[in-house]
Amino acid sequence: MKKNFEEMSYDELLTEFKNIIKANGLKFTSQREAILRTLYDNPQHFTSENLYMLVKQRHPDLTIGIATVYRTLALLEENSLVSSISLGIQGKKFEIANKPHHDHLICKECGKIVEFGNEKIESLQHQIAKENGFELTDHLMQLYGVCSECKKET
Amino acid sequence: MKKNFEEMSYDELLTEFKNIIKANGLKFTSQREAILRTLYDNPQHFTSENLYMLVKQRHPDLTIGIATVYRTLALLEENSLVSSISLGIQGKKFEIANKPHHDHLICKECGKIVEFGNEKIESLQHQIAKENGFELTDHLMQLYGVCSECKKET
DNA sequence: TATCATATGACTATCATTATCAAAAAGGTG
DNA sequence: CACCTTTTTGATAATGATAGTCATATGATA
Ligand SMILES: [Mn+2]
Ligand SMILES: [Mn+2]
Ligand SMILES: [Zn+2]
Ligand SMILES: [Zn+2]
Repeated sequence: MKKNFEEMSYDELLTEFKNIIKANGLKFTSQREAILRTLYDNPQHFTSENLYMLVKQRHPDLTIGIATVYRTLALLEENSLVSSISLGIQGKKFEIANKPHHDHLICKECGKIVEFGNEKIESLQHQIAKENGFELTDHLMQLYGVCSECKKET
Repeated sequence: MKKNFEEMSYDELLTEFKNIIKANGLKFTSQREAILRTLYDNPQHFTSENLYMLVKQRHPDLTIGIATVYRTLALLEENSLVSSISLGIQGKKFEIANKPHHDHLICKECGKIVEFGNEKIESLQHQIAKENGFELTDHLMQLYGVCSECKKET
């Protein structure tokens, strides 16, 4: 059921988004487009607030409220066009989902986020779920540490 | 620096707690003891609120406020006597930390939590961190799926 | 037991996220 | 294009988990 949007261009993603919108009886708006565009052009990890500010900066003529950012991110995530990582109390960060699945290595000092993928771990996770009678749908894996930059400073 | 309290009895944990309290110029109180006791007797995963209710139920003669539960859990966690898992928006769950390190497999339907440990994954995680110049201090791994009970019901 | 620093419970404040709602915009239809 | 209906929007209020405040209570020490 889960769509895969790996390596898609902006136009392809936009078409997908429009299809999703149509399929759900929703409407295509300039706010929704601006959010997708901003995420595409900045393939980083954003809090809702950060993204809100960047969208306004990139689209000065567009009126947009923070509520719309929350709503649109939820819509995009439900349809696998964006993915999110939960950083405990520090909230949630979102990124465009046109890259292969990966997990995150996070520096506790400076917040730097490094992406990595590891097939061995993925397959072990499936095995663990199976052994416990679970059907694995999803997982969350974040490694925390101190990056080389920050190690120097100590 | 991180203490290891695996397999400790309640008395041993209590002694550790008292030492920590003394070392920090704090005071040993009946509320703090009741919280540790309740966590020890119920080695499950509690939200702050759930734990608060259970402590009151188990110690009807003790006056205790939710704020004290938050404060004590923070103190216990800082000193590695309890550990927590962050469940996104659904908040944080705490458990006594006198068991070996493990991660969690969580049913999305009923919330059931299964604990597991996997040395292969742990060592792969260290390898990944090393490859990226990070010093690994910690990690978060949660597998989400549907348990066998819940699969039946569909 | 007297002293005094810390802890407590009730309460308020905070802060991210959601809900509400009247006004605006989308997008069919002819 | 004008009309019509539905969805969307932004401003704002509400929510809910957690943290902070403060006067009083309590623990540790002598
Ligand atoms: Mn990422
Ligand atoms: Mn556990
Ligand atoms: Zn760093
Ligand atoms: Zn289940």
